Amino acid sequence: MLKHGILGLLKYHQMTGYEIMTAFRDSLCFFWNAQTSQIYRELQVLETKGWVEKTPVPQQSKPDKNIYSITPEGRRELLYWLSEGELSLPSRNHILMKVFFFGERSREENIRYFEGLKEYCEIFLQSLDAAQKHISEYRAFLDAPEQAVYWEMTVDYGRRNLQGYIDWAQSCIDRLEEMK
Amino acid sequence: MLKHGILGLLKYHQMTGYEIMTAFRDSLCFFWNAQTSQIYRELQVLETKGWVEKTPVPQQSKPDKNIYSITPEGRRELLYWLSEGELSLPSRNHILMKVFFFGERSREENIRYFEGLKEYCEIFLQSLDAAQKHISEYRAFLDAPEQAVYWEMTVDYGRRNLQGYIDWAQSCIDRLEEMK
DNA sequence: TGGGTCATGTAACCTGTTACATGATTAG
DNA sequence: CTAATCATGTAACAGGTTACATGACCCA
Repeated sequence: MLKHGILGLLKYHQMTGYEIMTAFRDSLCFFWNAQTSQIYRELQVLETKGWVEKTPVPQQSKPDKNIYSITPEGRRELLYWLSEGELSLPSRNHILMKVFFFGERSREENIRYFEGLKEYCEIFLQSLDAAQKHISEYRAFLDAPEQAVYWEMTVDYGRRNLQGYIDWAQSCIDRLEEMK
Repeated sequence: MLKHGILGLLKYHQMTGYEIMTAFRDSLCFFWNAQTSQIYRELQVLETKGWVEKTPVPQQSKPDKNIYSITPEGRRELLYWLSEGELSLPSRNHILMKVFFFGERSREENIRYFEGLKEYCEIFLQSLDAAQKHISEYRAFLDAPEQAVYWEMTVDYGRRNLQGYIDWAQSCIDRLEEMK
């Protein structure tokens, strides 16, 4: 999956591993986050598969760069991945796992947990504005700027999802308050 | 994480690995799914940590069972896990990863994708009724039946989340239709 | 007689996380 | 002077997936 994310980014533009990491951190972080350690490992795999090509670029007074670009086989693979495959919703939710077993604790503790969750989501919501901003900036570099609608759709989902958590947490609090 | 899910289930009642699997499949599947292969592996780990105990039960005309029950240390660990730790929202969404790169494809293909997503979520929503039913059945076996509110909260989140996907997918379709 | 359920697991693999390691430049 | 940024990675581990393997019972 990360493999295809990297291919997708390289389709826009050739990049170093570091630049790929910053793209994830700045624009994709709310639905995927990737450490450099994993990115460099995947780049090696992608290279052996022939989906990307590495060009070493010596720099004066800085460590050398390796610039990666997508190959025709990589483009084919990207399109294949986009059209293929099962729909799969995220199926591992740590928060729900805890809440499922909240019967072990006091109502008060659980209410505090939901309050904390609301705050956390509200802060996260604000950080989405930053992702939105990055996306608007990158838009200018696209050949076909209408492509950016899809980026905006992902941010829109992020917002709805966070608002969904906030509303749900509030409804849980209300329910627990009523039980008192 | 799965470790603590298993501990939580064993806190309700002693079980075999197989029964743990069925509990995940029937009641927790919408936010966590676990294969038997992983469950048996984790049970071994939990045993070496002293959090669960295995009691072999010979059966006539059937393979033997191993019934697992939670130890006092396991209970302590369960409570620790419930109170400790960071909030972490699921941060890996395969659907958004694809949508982010939908600029590579035609609007028509993408509209079809979102239509498929809506259908998929609608079917999934119905399957949540089954989870709800299982929860209602299990409720009777609880010492403290009010614990089941927390189970219901997770199902409630599941429903809201799926409805969120449906609404979002529809809004994406609308946006793409407008662009024509 | 064939498929589903109960019941147990192993092995290989893939993916992601954490910690570590290096080293230069640049901005405050 | 110090922290951040650019730039590269390795190693060990943790967690999850897929495939395989066995075997009896029960229902249609």
